[in-house]
Amino acid sequence: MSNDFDERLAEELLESVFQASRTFRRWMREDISLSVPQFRVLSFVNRNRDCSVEDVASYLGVSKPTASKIVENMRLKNLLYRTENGEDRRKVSIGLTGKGLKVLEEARLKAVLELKNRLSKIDQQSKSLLSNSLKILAELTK
Amino acid sequence: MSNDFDERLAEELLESVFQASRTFRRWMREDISLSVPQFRVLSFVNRNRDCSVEDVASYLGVSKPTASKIVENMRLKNLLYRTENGEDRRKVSIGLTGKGLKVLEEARLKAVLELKNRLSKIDQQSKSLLSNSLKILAELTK
DNA sequence: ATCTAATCATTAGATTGTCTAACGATTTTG
DNA sequence: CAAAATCGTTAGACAATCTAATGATTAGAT
Repeated sequence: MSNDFDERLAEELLESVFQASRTFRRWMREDISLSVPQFRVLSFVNRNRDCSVEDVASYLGVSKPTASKIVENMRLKNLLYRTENGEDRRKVSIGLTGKGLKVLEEARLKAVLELKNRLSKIDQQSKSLLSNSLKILAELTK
Repeated sequence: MSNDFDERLAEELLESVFQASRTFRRWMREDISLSVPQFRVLSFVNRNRDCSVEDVASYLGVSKPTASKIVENMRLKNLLYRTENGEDRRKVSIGLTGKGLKVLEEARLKAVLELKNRLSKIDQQSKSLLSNSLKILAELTK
């Protein structure tokens, strides 16, 4: 009966992910002036030029109005631009500004630094274990 | 040179944890009327009777005013009670009300359900891999 | 070809979580 | 006992989040 095992694992998984997420957010806030959603939007738009607000909402896992506000907020800070989508005028096409790209690169550099430092102190076996488990986690939460 | 490996792992780790956190939050919001911090506070207070606001802040990884507001908000909803701490009158002693305990149990039941369902569909080896990696993750983010 | 239905985005309004700075009350310490 | 540290709250700001409603545009059905 693996039901009990699954239940315990599920609880531990929830708690571990929430804890890790909070810790990462704290690191980011200390180093960078980007919130987690803003950081994720920069990453996403960098990989997906001319995406729509809908695309961003879907990626973040939030409602459309929420994504709309985040995008508008970042546009006001000159991190993103928005243009009309030629093919479908209901949509907007979102892209990174030069500043947006620069901030993304800085953020990535700094955000990953603390984690890299800690990773450098654990053994290779643990790291590959972790790496493999991320695929499983992604599968569970997609 | 494991520097590149660490960097890639760090980025994947950030993204996986943020993604998983957001997905869990979405599941919780759909099923339960508790936010993630509220859920975590219920769990924590249940395990740590007569804890202080400081303890809650430390557990959540947030500032004291933030913890204070969350606790006050939950007190107004009759999920928690707060009494004077006899030994140190600067502190408050926080505890679960009957309603708080009931809500926690319901929440835990429902929050874990979706995850359990998904866990039941993956093989045992993946599950133990995941289980082991949570310890490493906790180590990295404590 | 037009009318209806679906899709995309925003506005409006509410709630929560989050921070820093400043303050009041209490305890600890020198 | 006086100064310093600790605990919690208040004040004020801002970002993220939701649902419901609206406007604009496109797609589909007849």
